[in-house]
Amino acid sequence: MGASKTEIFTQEQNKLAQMMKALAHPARIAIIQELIKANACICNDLVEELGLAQATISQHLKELKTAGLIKGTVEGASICYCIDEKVWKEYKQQLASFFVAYENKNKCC
Amino acid sequence: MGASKTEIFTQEQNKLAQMMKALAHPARIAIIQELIKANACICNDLVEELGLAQATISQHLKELKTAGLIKGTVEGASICYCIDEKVWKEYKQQLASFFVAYENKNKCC
DNA sequence: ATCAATGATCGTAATATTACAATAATGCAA
DNA sequence: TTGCATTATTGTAATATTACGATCATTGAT
Repeated sequence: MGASKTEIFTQEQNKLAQMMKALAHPARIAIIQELIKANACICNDLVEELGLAQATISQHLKELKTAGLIKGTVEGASICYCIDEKVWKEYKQQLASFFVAYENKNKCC
Repeated sequence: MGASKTEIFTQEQNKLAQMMKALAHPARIAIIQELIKANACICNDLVEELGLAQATISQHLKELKTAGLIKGTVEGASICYCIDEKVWKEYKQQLASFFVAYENKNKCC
């Protein structure tokens, strides 16, 4: 199929999965890390930093934007991307609490 | 294409992406949550809990096993799955430190 | 207005993922 | 052994993802 049966899962499960998916590609990880490193927002520099075609970078940026993780503002002829602090914190918190759920459990296997 | 150009990314980036990928599906999130909830390991109960075919669950379990997140031990005729505590903690720590990287940054957009 | 630069979008090919039926493999019980 | 329950595997169809060339839209500069 290729299409997940989202109907049978809770909203929380679907959301968590989608958050993970947004970051489930090395290029998107690299973009985020680059945005963090440069602090100042980058745009086409990403195309040069990572070794991917402009169209490909643009596609990944779109996914990150859709996920809400980054936002872009027009800066002259180019576009300045940066991390959306609010959403970032949400992600951070949600994932942390997902991982915390298995704290201090008795093992069985 | 459909294939990521892993060669051009760092090991860390590829690893992080793969970790995310392992959890980038609601069924796998649901399985993990079920394993946590039941504490005692589950096996075919997952097929009944989630509304997916046995083959599909088995496939997802395999991916989680490949990711190292869970392990299964034979328990009579059935198989008992549970979270691998060590790997779980690794995941937790790695993701936490990824998200911490953007702490206290000046915003620019 | 023309041009160059930047970035988005479209179209498309290659590959991956998801889901399931069918079938095989394994272990237990009668 | 035969039969049943459980799980893995195989095969396959539908869909998604990744990557890129080509093209369009926008902006700034000349």
